[in-house]
Amino acid sequence: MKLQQLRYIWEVNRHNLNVSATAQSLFTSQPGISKQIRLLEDELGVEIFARSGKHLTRVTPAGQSIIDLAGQVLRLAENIKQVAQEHSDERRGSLAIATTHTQARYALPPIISEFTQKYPDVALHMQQGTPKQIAQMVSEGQADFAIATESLELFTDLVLLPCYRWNRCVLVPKGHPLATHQGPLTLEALGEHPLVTYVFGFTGRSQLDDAFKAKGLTPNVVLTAADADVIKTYVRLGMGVGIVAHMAVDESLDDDLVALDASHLFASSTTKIGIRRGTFMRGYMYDFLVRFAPHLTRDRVDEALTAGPRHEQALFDDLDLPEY
Amino acid sequence: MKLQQLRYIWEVNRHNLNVSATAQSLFTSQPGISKQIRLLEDELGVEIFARSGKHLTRVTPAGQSIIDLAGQVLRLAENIKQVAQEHSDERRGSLAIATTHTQARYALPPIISEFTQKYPDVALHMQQGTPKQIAQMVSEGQADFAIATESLELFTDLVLLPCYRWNRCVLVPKGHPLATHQGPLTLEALGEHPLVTYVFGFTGRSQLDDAFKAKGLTPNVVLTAADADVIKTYVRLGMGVGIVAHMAVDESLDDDLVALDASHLFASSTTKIGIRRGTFMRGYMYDFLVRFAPHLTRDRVDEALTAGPRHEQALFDDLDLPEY
DNA sequence: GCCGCTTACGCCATTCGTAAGGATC
DNA sequence: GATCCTTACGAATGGCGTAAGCGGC
Repeated sequence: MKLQQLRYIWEVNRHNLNVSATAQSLFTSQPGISKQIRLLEDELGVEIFARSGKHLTRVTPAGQSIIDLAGQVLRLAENIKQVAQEHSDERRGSLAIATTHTQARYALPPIISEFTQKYPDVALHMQQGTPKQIAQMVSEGQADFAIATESLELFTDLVLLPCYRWNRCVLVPKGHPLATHQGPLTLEALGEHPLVTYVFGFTGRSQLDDAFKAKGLTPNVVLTAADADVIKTYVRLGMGVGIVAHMAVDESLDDDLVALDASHLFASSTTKIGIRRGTFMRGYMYDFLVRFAPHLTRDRVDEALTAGPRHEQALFDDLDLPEY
Repeated sequence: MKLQQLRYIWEVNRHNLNVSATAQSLFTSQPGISKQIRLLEDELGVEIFARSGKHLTRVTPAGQSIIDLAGQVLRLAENIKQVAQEHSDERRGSLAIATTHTQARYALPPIISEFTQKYPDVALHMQQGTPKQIAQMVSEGQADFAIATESLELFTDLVLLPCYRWNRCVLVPKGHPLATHQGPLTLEALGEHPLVTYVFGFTGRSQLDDAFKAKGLTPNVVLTAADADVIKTYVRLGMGVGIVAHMAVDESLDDDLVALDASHLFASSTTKIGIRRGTFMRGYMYDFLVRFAPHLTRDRVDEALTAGPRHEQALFDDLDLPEY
């Protein structure tokens, strides 16, 4: 049994049993992979992939177990490399962050800026995607941190670290009736206007729907977008009333719009960082976390990472998260 | 990075940093190991072992982390082999049991007999040792099951499955004053005689000491042995009163001795099976467990094996264990 | 002076790439 | 007929064993 063989079966499985595609992605030859898989199967005495003629058709039950274990082995091998690098040069390495538009555009820039200044030799990779996509990327080891508000809890192999709580703002063009609305904003008043907000599954959209539903109202959402910049654009065009995250409002850039606090209308959302359980954490990763959310100290993070599945949540229950 | 390299550093560490001894135990050449270790260190960019001149003197901090991870990798590789064998031939394999004299001599024989009959192609290895030794053997992967009453809880990487509870017997030669003692036996009465019992750390010896201590008595233990057979021998020689596990008394073989129940004098002890967390369990292993202790069904065992450290105990709290 | 790790060197096994073959959709 | 896996073969790499070197204890 060789590490490469384990990598091959893992990757072939990931590429839907297409050996040729796997070979391309690994920059090697297709017969090489085929042969190594055969050798591994011979050594183990079981078929990992079922073949019909000359096609791999499916994974055998034994193969599924073996591939799962192979994945664990590969992740541990990755950890060994990380440990070695941490001890050989703690300032050099890489950090891959998968996140959503909202975080990348509004929450992360100052942190990233500080971070790259302090760690010029850490190659920073940022990748944008839907909450589900980024959670999957971290779950599969393609990124270190998933930063998002939604969907992360669907992946049980991620440890979730709550970072901060945030509320919503209503955005209207200057001169809009709501801008001069008397008294505090109500859901009923909002319900009378066409709304522009996030697509379902993005940036706390579910809390928004819940609030209307709880009052028996059906909001008239005329346009949904994946990010606040698009929403603002259509608010400016007069398509409707925007509802966006509070941190997405920039006082200087958005001074042509009126922002009304809506924290009393919708439950606050919590932005979390997801890290795959069992990942070795480089020193600079801890530093990144504590810069992003001061309560995420190394001790707390370590405790959460070693806690059993879903036990880590309790660790943060007593904490007052920053709220925006 | 190769699996062999990981095996080499793991084994060298296990052999107190003696490469030559390691080479012998692995049936390979010493320069081969040295070279592979160097290659691994070069690839990783850190020293795993610190050298003074041409001797390995200690493990570096990075090396310790790497060796720990390497151990995990090797165990997973072992699991892969087990999974493969389970699927290729579920009746063939091996089972290594590490246990104490008491279990090997009195509790296990009928189970072993049944088991080898049902699984003639499973190579059964039994190894006897002190509770600490056997726990360590399982912890290091040299055995599958540790069966003992004491010390297993010291190893946090073992899952403990309670098997049965047992009490003690007092053994005296025929004609001994205690043999005709009126009324139930008391600790005070026992305390007046020289005692022969287990060495500390064996077969529930601690419960025995606790009982005397609770009454403010100091037992006069004149001879301690690691097993009941030795104890009986000295009881026959008139050295003192024997206190042994109930299951160690054989009515036909020991008919020259008088056995007095002492279950009311000492807290009962629980014999447990320790299995290393993360071990892949072969089908026949589950079968062995349920034969040894009927309540150890596959479902319960699986639940205990996947529970977090020390959480598995609760799973058995409600169970009525067999009691002897 | 013995033990023990390192270096050197040669043999053999293994791996990998190219090219050809055969099955499936 | 296109795609995709397998087999075959040659070149290159790498692992392993023997022998010699050298620093510690």
